[in-house]
Amino acid sequence: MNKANPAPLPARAHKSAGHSHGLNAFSHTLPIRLLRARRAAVNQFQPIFRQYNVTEQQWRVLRMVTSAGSMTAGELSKSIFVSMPSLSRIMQSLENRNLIRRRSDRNDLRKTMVSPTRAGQTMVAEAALWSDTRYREIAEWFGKDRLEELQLLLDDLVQTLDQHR
Amino acid sequence: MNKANPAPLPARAHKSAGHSHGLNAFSHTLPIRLLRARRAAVNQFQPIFRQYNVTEQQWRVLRMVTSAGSMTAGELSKSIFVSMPSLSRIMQSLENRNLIRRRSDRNDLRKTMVSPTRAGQTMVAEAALWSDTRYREIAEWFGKDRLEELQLLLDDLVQTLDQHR
DNA sequence: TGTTAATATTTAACATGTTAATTAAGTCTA
DNA sequence: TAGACTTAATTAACATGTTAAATATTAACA
Repeated sequence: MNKANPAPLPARAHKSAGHSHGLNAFSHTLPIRLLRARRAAVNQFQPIFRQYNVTEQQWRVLRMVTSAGSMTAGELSKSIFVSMPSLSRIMQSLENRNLIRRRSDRNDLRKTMVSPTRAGQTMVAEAALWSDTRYREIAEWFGKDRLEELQLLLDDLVQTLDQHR
Repeated sequence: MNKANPAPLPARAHKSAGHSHGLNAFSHTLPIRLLRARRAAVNQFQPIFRQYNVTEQQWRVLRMVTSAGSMTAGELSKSIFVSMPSLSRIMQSLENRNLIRRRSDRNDLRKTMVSPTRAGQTMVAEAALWSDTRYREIAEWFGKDRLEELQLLLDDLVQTLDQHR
């Protein structure tokens, strides 16, 4: 219910706003396509997540922390693209399940060092086999070349959009 | 804490699971790339959402409903890829803000017909101008051809992954 | 026709995304 | 060195994603 700055409208865009592209055009915008693609991709890994009783985000945390050995929460957040508030909650739950450990950095008490427990390492080592296999299957199905091109385009898109604010 | 079906592990995948692709490899998996790209794309429209005080999902609902004139909640859910539970909540909030209207289908009382109010139509008509403009800008920045190819690849990926369960 | 199965929507419970506020600790400088 | 920034992490409040359960209505059918 704000409305601080109504700002002028753009000169004009289409003849009749609201259905400029046909009736079902909005199922096919870029954000929705990216959403669908992401869901489809993540779904491929759901059996693994279910089996180990973790969410996709928890898995990202566990895998990165295990890969790095030990890192600050901030570094972790940036590396896996999970916001700090979300990460805080995820770390709590993983700590409760004894999959990671947190302690504060001796040189800078503001920082929290995160590391996997033995149990966490074991879990990741096991699940990563499944995950890697699945990933190679996707590459085969879709074609390694096309997959690489897709990833290139995605990275370029991010870069382009970030450049324009 | 489930673990119903531990199932055998795949033959083997990489030499040392957990850091098979170098230290920061997990920032570059397909799901994360898709996530980043989607966020970047949606961010381009955030100023519009903020100005009209709607979330991206609320905007999708409003725009689709306005475009269609009137449709059932189920159709709406499928067309904009928002789950029914989420849609229920979103519709409540939009109804409270007098942007949409709900009434039950006379021929099938299980179904809910959703339609925009006058206020909703006005809002969408105005905001859609901005949204369409932004979308064309993105196409210019990134290149119309590349954008089309990206969308093609995304759709193909969805299709491929859906085929394999 | 009465019982059962299927369909459409909502609700509940929990995890996450987002923005803003809070807390704690470090840094900088007059 | 006190006071004012800055940084790191957490907490709060709210919206959404997800799964499962609950409700209501319709369809199927013996």
